[in-house]
Amino acid sequence: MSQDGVDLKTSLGYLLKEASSALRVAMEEVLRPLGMTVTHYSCLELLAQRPGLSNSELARGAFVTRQSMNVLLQALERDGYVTRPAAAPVGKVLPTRLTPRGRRSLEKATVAVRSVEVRMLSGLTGPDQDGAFRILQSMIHSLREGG
Amino acid sequence: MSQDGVDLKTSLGYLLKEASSALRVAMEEVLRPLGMTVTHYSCLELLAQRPGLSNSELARGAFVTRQSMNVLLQALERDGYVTRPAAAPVGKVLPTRLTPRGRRSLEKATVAVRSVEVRMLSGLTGPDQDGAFRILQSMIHSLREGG
DNA sequence: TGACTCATGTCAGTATTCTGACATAGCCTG
DNA sequence: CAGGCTATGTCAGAATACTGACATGAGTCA
Repeated sequence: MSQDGVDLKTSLGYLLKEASSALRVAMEEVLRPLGMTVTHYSCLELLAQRPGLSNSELARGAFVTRQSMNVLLQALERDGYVTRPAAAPVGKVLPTRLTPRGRRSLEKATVAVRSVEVRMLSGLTGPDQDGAFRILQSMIHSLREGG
Repeated sequence: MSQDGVDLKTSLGYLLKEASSALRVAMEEVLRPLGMTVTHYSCLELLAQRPGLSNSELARGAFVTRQSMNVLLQALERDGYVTRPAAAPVGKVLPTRLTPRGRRSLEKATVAVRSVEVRMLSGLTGPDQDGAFRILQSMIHSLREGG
């Protein structure tokens, strides 16, 4: 590698992408032994916190399209991690729920992922940890209002 | 959508992913009219800042595999945005450079992307902008040392 | 009631990225 | 010099996510 940081390291966008990439790599690393991908885990975690979420809601929560989430859900259902009613109770929305097996699988994953999060925060002081939340929330808000 | 934020909004990992996703969406939005993807732009920007970068170095800088970067480079070379020598001057490394056309194309994209970055920072005070850099760099560093 | 709009679930095809594998070049150590 | 180790470029196949499209159900409004 030549020399680092002519201008890139002064770009917050690049830094954000770099951090996100590092987080993804670290998560994949701890989830792989459990036979789980990041999206896989995200889906289960979302369902644990808000049982009955629909396919589209899960997709938004995991930052993928509803089509992608649909194929994941079909696999998770086939393997017995989640259940969906055959027919929609109301409208077309199929509320999804974790099975006991899904819950057990999630528990191990949560421990692993939490360790990554702890590591990520380990270099930050208390005020900086609070600052991280505030700053990221501000960025998200600013990026989403009119382009 | 049910209710937001039982626990997810208190997870810095989730927030980081959310911010990164919002940034990606915003960048795709301004780059699409220019017929450019984010990875496409990243590659050109890297080459502008450090001419002569190899395929593998570009891949690391854009956070993709060298195989993915290779197919992108082949397309960019075919379309006349970059050039690579037919034979390696030393070893197997093929130094890549922007063509005038690539430079022109990048200029427009840089303006568009910079506007996104400005928007992202618009809600932050000066100290918070400095804090953002320091915090993200700390996270990256912590995530990369031994898992 | 009927038309319009929006959101959902799902199917099909496409595109992009990744994993696995191979040959080769440079580095370094004995 | 020989061997091992690492990094590179590249090819091929698999996995993953996306775009486009369709039918259906809910909500709104005249």
